[in-house]
Amino acid sequence: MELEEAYSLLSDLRKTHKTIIIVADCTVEYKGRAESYLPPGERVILIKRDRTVLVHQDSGSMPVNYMKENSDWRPVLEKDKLELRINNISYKESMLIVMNKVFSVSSFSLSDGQKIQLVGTERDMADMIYANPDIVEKGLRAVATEEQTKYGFVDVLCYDRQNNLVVIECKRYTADLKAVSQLRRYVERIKKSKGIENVRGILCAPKITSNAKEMLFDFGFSFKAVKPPAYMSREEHRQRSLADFEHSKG
Amino acid sequence: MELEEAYSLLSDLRKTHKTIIIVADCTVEYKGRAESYLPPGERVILIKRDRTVLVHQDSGSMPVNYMKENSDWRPVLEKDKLELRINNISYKESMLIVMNKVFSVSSFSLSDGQKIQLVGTERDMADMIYANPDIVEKGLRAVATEEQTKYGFVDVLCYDRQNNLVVIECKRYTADLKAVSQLRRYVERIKKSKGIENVRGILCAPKITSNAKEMLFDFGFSFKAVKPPAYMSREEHRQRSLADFEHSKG
DNA sequence: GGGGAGAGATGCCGC
DNA sequence: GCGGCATTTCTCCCC
Repeated sequence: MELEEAYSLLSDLRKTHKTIIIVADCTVEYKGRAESYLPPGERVILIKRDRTVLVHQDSGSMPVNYMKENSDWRPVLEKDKLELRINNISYKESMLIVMNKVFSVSSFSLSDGQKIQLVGTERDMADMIYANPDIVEKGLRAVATEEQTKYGFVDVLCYDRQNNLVVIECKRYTADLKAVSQLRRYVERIKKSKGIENVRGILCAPKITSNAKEMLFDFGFSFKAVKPPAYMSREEHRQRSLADFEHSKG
Repeated sequence: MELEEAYSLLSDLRKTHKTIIIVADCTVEYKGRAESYLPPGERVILIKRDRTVLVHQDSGSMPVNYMKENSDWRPVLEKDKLELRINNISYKESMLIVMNKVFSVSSFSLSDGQKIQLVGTERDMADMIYANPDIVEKGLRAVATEEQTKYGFVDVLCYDRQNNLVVIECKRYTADLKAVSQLRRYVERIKKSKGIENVRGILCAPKITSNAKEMLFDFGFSFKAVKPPAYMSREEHRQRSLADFEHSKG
């Protein structure tokens, strides 16, 4: 594809809200929170309706370079080069894509107002434990989820049978040192703010690393193996989706 | 575009290493580490050479759904639907894309062996402080960077003029509660492993949140405002890139 | 492969 | 806007 043709196409697309897909041999320079340079190679460039710009190599999940939403971009035709100059004033970032060959430019007016429905998150775990704290320890009484404190929010707050406060921190993945530190921060904060000493900490996760376990026990906390809640069936997904649709009509 | 045509194209592409771009109206279901459902909408689907699959909506930096590298995929033609069934045995994940309209299928043999060169990371900050610890405190002597401990690795380890050990934790962004907890973990670990009490902690970052500062001072640690090192100029980038090229020839 | 931590993290929610 | 934090985090590095 001729660079002039690509330039003309992109110029026309600049002020639209179309999603643009470019395939090109290019270099990429970035300057902003850090600075980077990507030597020549063939990549896919995606410009979205919200003016997010992504550069994808032919492997890996992550874009190799990107500019966040509301980035200003314009094509510039140089000798034997077609440049995309991209700027984001609010993020104080800029990107320069220099294309020496353009394989394809295509554009689409995409219509999509949907949001993903995700189940099996840490929040779902906390809700499950709040509804049924016995799975953590017999006789627990749950009093709050997502309790806000200045030092972060506690997943589940309970009282045990001796009326000690119990702070529960949930992790949907293997609990690590960070999780133990987090639990400790909440426990200390609550001790201080409420002026009480008997505050227990329980870490709930499917697994825990050996070092984290050691540190946890050093602080007198405990671990309870809990898996994230069972996933919805496909049928339940569909019903939930339908319910959302019905709701949005109202 | 007819579903049959898209099916035929994708069937032919299945065993190639081409990068495939599909634009379609579709739903997406995912099941693996969690479970999700995405109601119908028009999206861009990217299948890479390494069999990574990405689904992008028309806004935002992140794919709304994805499957990691080496995923097996195949097109299946149903009545009025074209499905992409994707499976990854090693990650125990699966994804189902159901397309009811396909706007475009295109494919490219991309050639790209380049890696991005990035400057201005936290590691660069630690190296800068190691080379010149005076910017943190007069008279510091740096003895190690990236010192490994069982509870994590310390960015920079120093001695001050009174020969106290000083643990320095660097953050390239605004330091938060997590950063303070991390520093605390290292200081306590070193106190314990070396059996000494006088271990200081200094947090180096461009800024710090007020809560983090409060917690930091509670623990007797201190804060020093340090910016990440100056970025390379564009000319330096070019020279570095050239040097890499010369090197790769050898 | 497990463990630990950074990332140009991004995205979400709450104040 | 900042702040705190989860993420189908991803990615890298070290042991």
